[in-house]
Amino acid sequence: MVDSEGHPDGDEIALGSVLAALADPLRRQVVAELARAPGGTERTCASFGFPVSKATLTHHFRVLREAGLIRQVNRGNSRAACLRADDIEARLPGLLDLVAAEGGKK
Amino acid sequence: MVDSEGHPDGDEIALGSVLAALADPLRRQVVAELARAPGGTERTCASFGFPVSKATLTHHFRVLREAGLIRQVNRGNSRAACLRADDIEARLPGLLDLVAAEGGKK
DNA sequence: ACAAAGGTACGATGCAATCCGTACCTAAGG
DNA sequence: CCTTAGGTACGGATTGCATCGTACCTTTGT
Repeated sequence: MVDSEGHPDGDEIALGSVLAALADPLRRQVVAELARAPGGTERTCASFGFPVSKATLTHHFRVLREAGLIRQVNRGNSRAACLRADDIEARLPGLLDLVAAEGGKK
Repeated sequence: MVDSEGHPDGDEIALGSVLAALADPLRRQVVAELARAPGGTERTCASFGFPVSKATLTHHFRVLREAGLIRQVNRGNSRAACLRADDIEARLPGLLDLVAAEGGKK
């Protein structure tokens, strides 16, 4: 079941949808940055500074939301995205670490 | 670097390619069955019994091979595929467990 | 009231992935 | 030698995905 805003339940997060969502480099970077940030960090779509149009951004964040990777909540003016770290870790343990590690060798 | 048969080195296995390869349900099932089998198990392409043509099978196994997930060796008459479990586990620890667990609740 | 910022919805486009049929190759076995 | 089994290579059809422009909505701030 999904709520009215398109978020699947934690126990409905499907491996196939998650892998498909993470196959795109832009979406993977969103998850990677959120995973490396302190827990519960909220980011606005535009704050990532990707060189794509607003319409494309909406599309990518929808895919991430419907896969269960992020949660989007209304914050008045804009819409904040935060990683569903607990849900993902409970269902696909270790996956976030792999994504967070990529490109994070500073 | 890849060898003459299209196998990437263990340290060149890219997360993006692996996730893209595993995004397809058929390819994910190949990896899942190999991961659940005893270590070093060799399977022929046709032995999986997928309802697709031979040409399509070749395509999917090529994607898996070029992503570094399987190794294909000539076994005289046919061609055996085996999981590169050690290489994958070294580079993407935990990933194989996630794939193996899916659909494997017996 | 108005404008600006952040997102969404819709339709269109271009490219990549999937899938197939066919032809071909190689090795094993009669 | 001939047949069969397992794969590959090539070309084509179809579908899906990423991307965009445009129009529109809502909230904040002036």
